[in-house]
Amino acid sequence: MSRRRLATIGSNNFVPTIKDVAALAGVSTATVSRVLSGSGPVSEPLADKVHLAARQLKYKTNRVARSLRSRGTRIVGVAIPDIENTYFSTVICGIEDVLVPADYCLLLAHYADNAEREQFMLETLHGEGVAGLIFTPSAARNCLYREMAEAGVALVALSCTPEDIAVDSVNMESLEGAHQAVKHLLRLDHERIAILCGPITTSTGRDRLAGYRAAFAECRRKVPEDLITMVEWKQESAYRAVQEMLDRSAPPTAIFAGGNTLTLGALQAIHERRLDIPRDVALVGFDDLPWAASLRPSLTAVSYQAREMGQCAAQLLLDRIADPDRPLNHRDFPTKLVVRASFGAQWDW
Amino acid sequence: MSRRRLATIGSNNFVPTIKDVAALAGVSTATVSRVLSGSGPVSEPLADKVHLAARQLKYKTNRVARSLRSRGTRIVGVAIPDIENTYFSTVICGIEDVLVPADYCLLLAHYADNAEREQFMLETLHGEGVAGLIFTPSAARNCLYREMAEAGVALVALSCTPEDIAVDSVNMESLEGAHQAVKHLLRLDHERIAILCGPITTSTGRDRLAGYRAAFAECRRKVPEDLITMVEWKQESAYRAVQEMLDRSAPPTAIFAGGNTLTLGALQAIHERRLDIPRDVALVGFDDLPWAASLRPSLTAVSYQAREMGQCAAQLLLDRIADPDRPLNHRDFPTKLVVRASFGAQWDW
DNA sequence: ATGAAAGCGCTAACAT
DNA sequence: ATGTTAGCGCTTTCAT
Repeated sequence: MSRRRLATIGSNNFVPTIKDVAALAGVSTATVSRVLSGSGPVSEPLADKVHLAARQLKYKTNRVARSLRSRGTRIVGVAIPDIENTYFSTVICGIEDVLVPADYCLLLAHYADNAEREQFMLETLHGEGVAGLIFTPSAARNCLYREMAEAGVALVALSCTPEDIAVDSVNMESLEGAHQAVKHLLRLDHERIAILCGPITTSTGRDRLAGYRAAFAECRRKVPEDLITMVEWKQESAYRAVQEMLDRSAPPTAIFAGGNTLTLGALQAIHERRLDIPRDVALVGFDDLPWAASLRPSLTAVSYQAREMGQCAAQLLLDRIADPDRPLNHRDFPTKLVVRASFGAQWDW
Repeated sequence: MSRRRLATIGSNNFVPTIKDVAALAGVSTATVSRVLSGSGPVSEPLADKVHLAARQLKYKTNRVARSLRSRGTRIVGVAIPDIENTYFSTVICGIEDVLVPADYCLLLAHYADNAEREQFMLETLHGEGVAGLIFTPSAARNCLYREMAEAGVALVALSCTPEDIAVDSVNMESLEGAHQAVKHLLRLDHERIAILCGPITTSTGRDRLAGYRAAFAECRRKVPEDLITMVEWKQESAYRAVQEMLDRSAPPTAIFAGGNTLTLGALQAIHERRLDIPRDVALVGFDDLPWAASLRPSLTAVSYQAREMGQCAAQLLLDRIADPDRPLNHRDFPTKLVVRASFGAQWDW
């Protein structure tokens, strides 16, 4: 475990500390620290000596020791339910766009849709002393995050609105996106428009369902409650749910899938039965992914800027770390319907 | 930054240390440490007292302090070129399958195909004192990783074979997979089979190209050098390369795309020209992804077990951390051709 | 502007 | 089996 351990025969076994640099430069450790972290006034000649010595020894800061002493790391945690979901991996790219230049690094708490694991990993992150946390919780109420906030960890909620905690947040206009998608399905005179939506314990699940209802309300049509199906955010769950839908005596003529994993499950079920999209059933997805345009027919979907959302979340987090008492910020990113062939008709908007 | 800082008005400002637990339990801090980390013999009654006190105070280990003192973190770094590539996010799932139960956490070094950033992030990881690192480097020769090995960091190379360093490694049988795919295209009597492959500075790029050549050799056919196109591992690069291929007077009758980002680019170019797969051009991909079966026509692809590879890499890493002097291990995971409609024919294998 | 010295919270060596 | 004590490498007072 030791960083001083011999890795291979003949390897260089010496890892310099700030003390070595101080000795070589002929100054105190305090001066070295001040120079290297820019945390205090040092005369130029001394600073030069220190830089030279550090370079000669190939000195690199031990961030663990620094964190312990200064009571704060330069690590940011990211807690997400599903790293294989492109939405989250794109968000991570955005987060890094901001974090890396700021010399922060990213500790992953991927809890795989498992609340128990979420708790476990959060405690680990907390133990590692993360300076901040960007998170999409498994449920709206969550004392875990509350505890972290109380312990002084900066928090930014991502694509959710936690109920029991006041934090900065970054979201997308799920309701509006779903509303628009379903409204246009209604305008195309689809008889039975089903929604496949995520758990209403998540705000994206709730909001997209609300958008679905809003579209019916706007068109003065009754919401077909029997065509609302709630599933976990998993391809497998969606697959089974759509199988069930298609087995009905009056199957839906269109399906609105409220998330990319759900879209995949729907496609799987529809293709397995060799149904034609959009003739037998139209399909609209949430999340416009790289392969959406490559499906035949190409997939109509609600798109949004995941990467920008990640960047925004990271910036809000850094701002919050810098000033814990600044007023709360909430950012909403627009969604936009991208109409393609799976819709059942081309339309001019 | 302080973990003791007041987060919100009325919040609980007290973070218990091992000292507080020791005082409450009426034992020494050493005993508490022994109980909580299971690192020494403690009598049952004392252990119970410690557990009780820890629970009462909601004590959580300060992993930073532990790391400093024990000269080793429980953090593992993962250095990868592209987190949006499903291959890598699935690998991460596998890594976590093993790491999380072992109470390690995962620090991400996603360098976005950028060698400069790779170096920067590696130095950061090193500074954070990662106990080990699972990595897919941007190039085969790489002194960065050599330095880390020499500093005593356990390393496992993932889907690559670094030239200048002796480390455990986990790979897939890229050559065999490519060989099989191209061989069967040849058997289908395709006239002009192109390969779209990644940079030969990466071993996956090299191996898949070698498999392509091997297939031609086996069928005693001359390798069409003009149909070999090397691109970065990016959809955009692949897209442009395939556009160029299709513009030729004698465009390929089949394309073997050596990676999922390349497959996406190929699909994009082919669909944009409204060409029919497989009538106008057949397509075979590397990486069998969730949406491969949902494409029309469904995509033939070389599949492999990315998640299992991640698990294996993590296990090798933990083993290496536990015993730095154990003999080197290399694991190769099999690949398998999954034949679907994009192939141009159904075939009995 | 610089140095001396204390100490972050924990574990490991040593003593009992 | 348990306690005492030193100290990981750094930053941060507090002197000067």
